[in-house]
Amino acid sequence: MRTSQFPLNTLKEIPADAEIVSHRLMLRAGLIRKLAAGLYTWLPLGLRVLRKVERITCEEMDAIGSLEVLMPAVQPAELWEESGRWDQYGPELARLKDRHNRDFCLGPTHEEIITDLVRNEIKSYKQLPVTYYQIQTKFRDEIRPRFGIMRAREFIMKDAYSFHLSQESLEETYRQMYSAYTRIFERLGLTFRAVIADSGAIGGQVSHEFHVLAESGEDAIAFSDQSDYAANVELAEARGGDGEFESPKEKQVLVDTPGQHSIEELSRFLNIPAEKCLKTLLVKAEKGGIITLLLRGDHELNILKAEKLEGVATPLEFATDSQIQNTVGCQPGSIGPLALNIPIVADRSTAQLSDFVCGANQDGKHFTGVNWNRELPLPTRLEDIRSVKSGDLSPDGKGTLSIARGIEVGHIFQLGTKYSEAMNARVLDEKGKNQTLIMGCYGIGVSRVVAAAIEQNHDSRGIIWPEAIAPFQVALLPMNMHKSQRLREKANELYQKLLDVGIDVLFDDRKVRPGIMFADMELIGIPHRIVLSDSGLDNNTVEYRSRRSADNEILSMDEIVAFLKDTLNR
RNA sequence: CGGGGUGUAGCUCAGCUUGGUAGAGCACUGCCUUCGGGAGGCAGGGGCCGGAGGUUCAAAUCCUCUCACCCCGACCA
Repeated sequence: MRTSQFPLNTLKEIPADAEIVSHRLMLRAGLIRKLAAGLYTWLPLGLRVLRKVERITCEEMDAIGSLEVLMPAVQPAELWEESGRWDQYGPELARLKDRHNRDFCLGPTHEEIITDLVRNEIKSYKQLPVTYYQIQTKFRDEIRPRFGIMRAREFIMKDAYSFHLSQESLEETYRQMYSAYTRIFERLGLTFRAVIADSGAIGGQVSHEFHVLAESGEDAIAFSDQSDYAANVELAEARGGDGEFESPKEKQVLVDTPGQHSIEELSRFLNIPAEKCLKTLLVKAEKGGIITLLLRGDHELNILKAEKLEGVATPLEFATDSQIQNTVGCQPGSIGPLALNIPIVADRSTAQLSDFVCGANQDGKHFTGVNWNRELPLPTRLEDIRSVKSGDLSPDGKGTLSIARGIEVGHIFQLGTKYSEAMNARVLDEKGKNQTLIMGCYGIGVSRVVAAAIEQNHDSRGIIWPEAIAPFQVALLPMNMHKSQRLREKANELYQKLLDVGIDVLFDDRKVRPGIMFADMELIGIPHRIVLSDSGLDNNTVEYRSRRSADNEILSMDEIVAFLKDTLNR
């Protein structure tokens, strides 16, 4: 491709509303342009990258026998009513009516559609197992789209669905998918981690997320330093019972703590470490009323875990100030479990506390020197309700946990029969009996992968594409070609040679100064650069530089094509 | 959804307090000089100042409403 026929649309200035580096670079490099909140147009340069990600994804899907289909983005409400999700799915599901006033939605995912297809098309166990996939546009009306393509409302997803007669068959396909995903992210050249995950609103039991590791990631993932345990912090089990129980030494004392509300403030005010404080949270119960949750002061409530507790309202909601005033008789900030006539669920790790601090249920007052089985009984409901933190023991007992940030780019689920049951998707087995299909589903955020790749691969000058997804492999930059007939001839000749051997080359034939060429090619992240100049021609040499290097290599004009072929195949 | 903020040229912004009919830099077009790290000069093109209503002789500027976009927020107990 020649830049004279392929406008680069690079920006020198940073668009004001771009927060994270991938969003800024995607705009500056001219990969995308915003149309409206969470809606983006892919420019030719960005689309080349997107297509490469898609191609690798398709190849690996095809390799495990998954069959490509293409389903509509607009979906009839009836199917969503059948699965029950028309009512369950909140405002994130964009709903619309056609001219006949019939209800439709823009598909945020395609379980209903594929289940409908399969129940109509697959009738016999002989046709199983089967896996379908598509690469297609999804729409989720996010509360707050942000970070450009990373959390867009309209985005591109590879979604696959598998159907089985037995759990063993599902597990077999799940393992194949897991390997295929691993190969995809390896081929994309990304540093990633597969982690145990929550299956969330989609349903099912077993699930893994694939995270590209990057500081800006929205998810926290926990992994052991001594085993292959890795899990989303949302889900990672926090071990109870770590640490020693010390026998009580102090007496219970009521202390004034005026204006001290948070654990942090309290800890500083009393000069007592947060680990010695008890955090008392009041949340709304399922059937009205309130439930008390107790945590160690330095621990954080894990909302997903709390929502799974019996009796706790889902989604989790904190009690209102007036509810607290009416039940406890004080304002938030001074609540404690003593003489509290509300059901209590305590985090397992609180059992080890001794001589701890907690609210006194009077505004501006706390107790110190509180102990279980002395001032109050140890709660009978001890559960895992906190998030793990760095330094915790790994749940598998091997090593300690570290926390890293990740961008979720893939998610695989063993779905079970949630949709097939609700939508009556059955086949006849060997014995001629109806069997409900068992399903798996598997997604990759194709457009998000592009942003994640940039988050992980950039420097102050711009993007540094991994080889496999660079929009062009090689940039061919002639210096001041307009002034030199022989340079022009030589550059065109080399360009043609590179094309002939199948190298994806971007030939910068614009009449611009060298500095602009360098800056543009670095911004758009072309991994390899060849510079041609008159002085080089005098010596029959060209300059080569890798995007990851700061130094040039001088190579003979005669060997450059072979050198590039060799470099690119490595 | 709650709170905060911003809407002026393709982009980044100034002008608004104190009303007088619009500017800079970048980008774009032409010419000249320059030519290995985002050059300089000259000359240009491009804006119903988000929209509607109001106040006024006069509104980008003041007032009201509205729309869009951005940021923060479900760990205070």
